[in-house]
Amino acid sequence: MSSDPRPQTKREIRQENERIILQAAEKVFAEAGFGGATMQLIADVAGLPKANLHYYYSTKEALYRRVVENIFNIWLTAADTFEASPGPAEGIGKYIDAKLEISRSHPAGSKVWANEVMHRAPVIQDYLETALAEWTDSRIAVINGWIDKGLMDPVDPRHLLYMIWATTQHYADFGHQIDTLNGGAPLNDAQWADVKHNVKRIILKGIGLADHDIEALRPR
Amino acid sequence: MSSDPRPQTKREIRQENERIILQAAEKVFAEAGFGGATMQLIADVAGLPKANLHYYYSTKEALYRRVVENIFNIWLTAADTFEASPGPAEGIGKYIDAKLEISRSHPAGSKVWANEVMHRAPVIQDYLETALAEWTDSRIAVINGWIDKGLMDPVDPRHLLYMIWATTQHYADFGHQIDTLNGGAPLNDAQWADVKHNVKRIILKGIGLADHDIEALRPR
DNA sequence: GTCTATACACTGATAGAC
DNA sequence: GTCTATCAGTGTATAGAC
Repeated sequence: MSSDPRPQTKREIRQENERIILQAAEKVFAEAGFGGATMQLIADVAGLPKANLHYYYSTKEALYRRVVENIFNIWLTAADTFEASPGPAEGIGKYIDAKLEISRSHPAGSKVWANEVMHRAPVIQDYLETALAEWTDSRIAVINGWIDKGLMDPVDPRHLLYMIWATTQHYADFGHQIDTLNGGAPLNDAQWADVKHNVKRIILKGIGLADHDIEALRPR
Repeated sequence: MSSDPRPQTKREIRQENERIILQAAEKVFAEAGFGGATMQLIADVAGLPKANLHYYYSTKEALYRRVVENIFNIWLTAADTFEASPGPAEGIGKYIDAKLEISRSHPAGSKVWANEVMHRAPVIQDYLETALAEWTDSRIAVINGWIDKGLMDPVDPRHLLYMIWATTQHYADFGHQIDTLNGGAPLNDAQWADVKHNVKRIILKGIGLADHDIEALRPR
């Protein structure tokens, strides 16, 4: 066993470099789009020679695919909070909170996803048709169950989900517009709390939950 | 005086060609982004030689700027339906309808705008700071007026507007994802009617309007 | 006003020394 | 595993004949 602070086997070097490159690529792809991003710029951000990128990821498209896959997994795992809740107030409320947290912590990832979908998902179309479609159907079933129990209004679960996705991701994808309308400054902690409160308030009340159900979710 | 069915003065030729190029550019920029779009592809879609594009628009960026400006004006004029309404049920309800109509009729424009904002608005930052900011402030004042009159719940008008923008534009910007989750087919007339009904229902009820206020908006 | 041919710059990708 | 030098391909933009 080595006590060297930088043991750096070849395997560790590879993992570390792949992580650095992936992080730089997410940022650059988010800001410039696929076509606008250059391997040179990603290399500069990563602090590595351009040739090294090609050593770890054969092509620009392969690197991009890894970035999108990485983001997709963040969405999916984070969305698990949606389930295992007794009713819509907690289930949907926590889901909205989680999605807004991701928009704040991973704005670049959200933007890369939006870019990919807006360009007709040339790289991850298979994900849309399989993983996302299955996830969506299962959540629609949960919501329909809540509706059948009379826990919420009989809205179309699909459009409810779209509204949640759209609204929560808007704070990441259109973050620049929001910041500009905020006087040029990013939202602070209090403002993010306002976002969560207002979004949950409107949506939860909009699907028929009583005020006291919503108020019970307020952090204290 | 000429009775030629194609009189085509130089001025008319210019107007017609600029219109054709602008329309082709909007489509290509929406599908490929700024970096991914090529002047060659825009020329092919427009049915003109590539050099002619440079004759009418000096640079690729100048052409792109015209496309974004064009879209921005569609947003603004269409948003006028928001005002001149006695209360939130009609004012916000009609605004949601109008925004959704635009998402269906001008999806390419919405995507170009989204792309531009996601990349930090390199071309139309001045629009965000002036025209959009002023428009937003004036609408916030209207909503606050409704709140003061007790016509709706005291939600934050800014986040209400963001929710409306996000949700309505989602059906254009993420149209490919929605179509995929719809079995690969675009939404039909009945499904678009469902969208309008569900979005208005959740948001209007979410800001405290009574069921009969919302029901009164339903087309008959 | 139209269009072919081309200049010039840049990008993705690779070869090969270290 | 690292990195300099370089190739091949493509993109924007322009020159100049028609």
